[in-house]
Amino acid sequence: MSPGKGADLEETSRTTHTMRALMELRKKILSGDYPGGTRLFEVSLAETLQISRTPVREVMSRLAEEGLLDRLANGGFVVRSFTYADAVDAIELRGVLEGTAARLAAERGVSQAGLDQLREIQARLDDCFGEAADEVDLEAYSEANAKFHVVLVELSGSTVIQREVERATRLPFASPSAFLSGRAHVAAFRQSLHIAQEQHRTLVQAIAGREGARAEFIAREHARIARKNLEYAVFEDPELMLTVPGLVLLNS
Amino acid sequence: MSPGKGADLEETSRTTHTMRALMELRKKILSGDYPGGTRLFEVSLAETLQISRTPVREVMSRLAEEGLLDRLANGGFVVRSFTYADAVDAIELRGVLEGTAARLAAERGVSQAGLDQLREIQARLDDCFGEAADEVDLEAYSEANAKFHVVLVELSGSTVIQREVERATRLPFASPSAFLSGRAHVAAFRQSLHIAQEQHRTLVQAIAGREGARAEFIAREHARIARKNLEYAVFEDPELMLTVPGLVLLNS
DNA sequence: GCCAAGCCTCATGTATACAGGGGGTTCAGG
DNA sequence: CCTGAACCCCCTGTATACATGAGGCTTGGC
Repeated sequence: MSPGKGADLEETSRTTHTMRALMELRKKILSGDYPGGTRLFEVSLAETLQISRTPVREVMSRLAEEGLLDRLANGGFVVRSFTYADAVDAIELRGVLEGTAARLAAERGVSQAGLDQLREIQARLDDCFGEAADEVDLEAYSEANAKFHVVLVELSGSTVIQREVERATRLPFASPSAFLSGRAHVAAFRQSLHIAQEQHRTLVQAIAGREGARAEFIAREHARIARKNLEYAVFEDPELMLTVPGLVLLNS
Repeated sequence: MSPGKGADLEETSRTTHTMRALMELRKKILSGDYPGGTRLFEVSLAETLQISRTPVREVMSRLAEEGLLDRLANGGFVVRSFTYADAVDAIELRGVLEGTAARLAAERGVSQAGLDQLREIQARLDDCFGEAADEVDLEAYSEANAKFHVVLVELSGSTVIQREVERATRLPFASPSAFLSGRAHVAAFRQSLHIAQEQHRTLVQAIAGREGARAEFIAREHARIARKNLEYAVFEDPELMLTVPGLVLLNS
């Protein structure tokens, strides 16, 4: 089994028309050009993407695999539509799966090298914070945070779990980095990153101490930050829906 | 969102060449005709399945979606190969996801009708047992058991969770009904069904009493029965590997 | 004898023509 | 006005021809 195929695929494989069209269509869906429920027709899409129907079918098939499109019973595809409740559940799902990865890492044990790797990223995250409580290098934090979550899941030692976490994470609003852009102006948000980082710290500690249950529930609670941010965006500051990637997918 | 698309699709949609070929190829893979790691070529498969390359691509794309095939970096597909550890993790994953569904059902509450439905199936499962401890109508049990698990997940009220449980369940050896055939001759196995049924009972009780944590961990423990059966098949009675669906997929 | 370069072959990428079915619309009859 | 049936159009299913790139093999030179 080759985990992470989805992501690597586009990096490693040569740039073919299908790949270009795949990225283009994905971007269009993610930016709200095709609202949820929109049916996508092969012919018109072929014209839009400047390719023939064959690669269009290929592209739609892959996007269905990613969870952005749904297959219709009698053929054809529609853009998958998400409610607010779906987004909440997708985040919950990510928390549960990352929690499982963390628990397995703790229960089954990780190598010293793996632990060092996690601690090194943790240190890098620490370096992102400035003197003031609300001073933080968001760009660097976002990058290191993404890396932390990737390594954490790798340490589970399970390609099956890894594959499913990656899958759950592919929905943009469920990603660990989803809300790390676009809220920089909110001081309370920047301060909340200290709490997130404390969770990173205790998570590493729990894994090192082989405390499975503790690791699992810290990871779950960690995902709850995303849920809080989602609630804030939806109910407090709807303008954020346009800047946080993927939130335009939410319908009702 | 339309949960359960995968399964219904084949029931509802008209029988097209692609569908016939999809079922045929899936059956061949599941029965071990193409061992894990085997690369599938479009042209030779087209000859084997008596269709042209276009629907072959469609079929392989869908099987990749199901998790039976892996995409290669430079195009093409290989039959996904599973180790014993992968099977253990896939069962663990199913337990975690069903556990989450059970927890959400308990926490968020279910309707009286939903609860009644679950209890009715539970009663049907009770009826499968005879007077003697090891007397059981396996066929009826298997059917009702599958239904129980489906309804349980529906009661989570989350289409996102439902979709992922169905996905995790699609791997044949991870299905709740995986080991309910082929072990009928083992008395200890038949008696273990009493334990499983007791877990069904307490699971319903936990959901009714809105005991989320209890529901979650009973569901996880319930999945452990499958893991025990897997261990038995692999280490105690390797002949079972040929009769339990999907176990031929295991390589090392 | 080994290494490198070029060619050749094979598998996938892509376009397109034709077939067939489903759904929508329209018209006619009640 | 409502209902049902028939027809037509549009969209997907399928086959196939051609393009293209990657990898292996062979050959030649050092």
